[in-house]
Amino acid sequence: MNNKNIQPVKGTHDIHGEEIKKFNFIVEKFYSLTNKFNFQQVQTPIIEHQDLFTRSVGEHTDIVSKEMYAFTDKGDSTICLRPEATSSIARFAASEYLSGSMKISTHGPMFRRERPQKGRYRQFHQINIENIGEKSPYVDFEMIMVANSLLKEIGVEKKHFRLILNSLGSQADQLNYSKILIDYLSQYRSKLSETSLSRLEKNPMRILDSKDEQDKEILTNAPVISENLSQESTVYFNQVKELLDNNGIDYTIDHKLVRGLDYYTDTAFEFQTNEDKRQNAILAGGRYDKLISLISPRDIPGVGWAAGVERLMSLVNIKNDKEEKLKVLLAVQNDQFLLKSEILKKIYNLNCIHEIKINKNIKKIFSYADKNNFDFILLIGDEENLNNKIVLKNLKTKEQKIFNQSEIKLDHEIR
RNA sequence: GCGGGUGUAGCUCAGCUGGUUAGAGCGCCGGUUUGUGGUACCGGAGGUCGGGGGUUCAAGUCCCCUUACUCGCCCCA
Repeated sequence: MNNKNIQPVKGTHDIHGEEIKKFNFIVEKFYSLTNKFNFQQVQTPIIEHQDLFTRSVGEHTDIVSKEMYAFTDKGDSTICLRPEATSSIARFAASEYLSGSMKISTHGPMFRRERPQKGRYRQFHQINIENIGEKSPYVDFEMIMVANSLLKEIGVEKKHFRLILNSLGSQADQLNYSKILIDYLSQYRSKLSETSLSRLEKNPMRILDSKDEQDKEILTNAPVISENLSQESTVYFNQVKELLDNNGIDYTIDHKLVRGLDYYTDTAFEFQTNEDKRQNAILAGGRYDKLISLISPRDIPGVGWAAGVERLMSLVNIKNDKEEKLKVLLAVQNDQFLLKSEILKKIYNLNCIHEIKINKNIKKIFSYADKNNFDFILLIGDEENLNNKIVLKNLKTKEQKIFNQSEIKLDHEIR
């Protein structure tokens, strides 16, 4: 027999105990907040056509080029586990969008085949909101505002995170700026790192994000995107900033903030924690006016963000919430005593947390109840079973009574 | 894809420069207490020391390979 342990798949993990409480806490806060802003919940499938992401996220991005879980279906279609949610929501919106502002909230598991480490998993969970159909500085501001409130709401202190902001400009601006950047960087070809050199052709703006020391040095005098934006994008960005200023949301402008997904235009933002130097991006997003046109015949603007639930969990402390309901343990010394007993129906009808324990050792029963913080024990031991009696003990007051099983009124006695 | 660290009981870990029968705490089972919670004390079960190879009279300990986990790089939430 093969009785070796089967490990969870690399980079995946079971969420349980205190962790699942944190997880649910964050997701519940997320929905209660976004419901207030009239976001409508949508659940999209976990599997999608691979095309969806190559066309939206971009085939040269790491996410698509090396981190996708893709497989061929029994038909001939190439299916993948979604690496992010925005593309799926965009697909949904492309078919369902009517007019005005379509506000969507969602959450669920995402999959990226990366090397796992602290705060980074192959299956991880995101909460997302998207606002599709309306382009306005207010809409961008509102997304950031909700993000900021959520962090506050789940108890992440203001001093533990910061908001980084940038504008990438319109698609035309990005093309224009890329050329300027290529011109500048070309004179340093021999000094650029290998990855930056390959990006020079495919996606020059990503070079701004380089962690290479020499690249960073070269970039200090590089032309800045904010000085190469169209008038329209500049005004737009200024108005987003004005709304943030007037509503007390602090931010830092970082001209080098570029998102790792190709579809972003204009406003880009990222909430970073200073708790953890490594995986410090806890929530990130931006505007994506051309995304829907990449995957459908329609051309609809949008803006959105995603936050990593596991990363938020590491910043959240929840107080040990007191059980509001009473806990009742029905203990029998022999499972045969349950066969004809009326007591099961009565206990199932109680508005209490209840558990049935079968153990011949009375001491064990009480010890178990004590360790697990039960309020009451209902006991049918060998003696009680003989004449259909049942013992009820209040473990807090230590008061103990004996009843006939058929006569005991549980909802009257347990409160 | 590339580096570093770690794999010993169900869990958390000791185990010195190789040297008798591999240890502790927690948990579990039983007893002191015939059916009443905590504490204490006593006893018990439970290990191919991640796997394979090598060096040696002798390997949990040293060397090589492999695998899993973990931390970091890249990248990202």
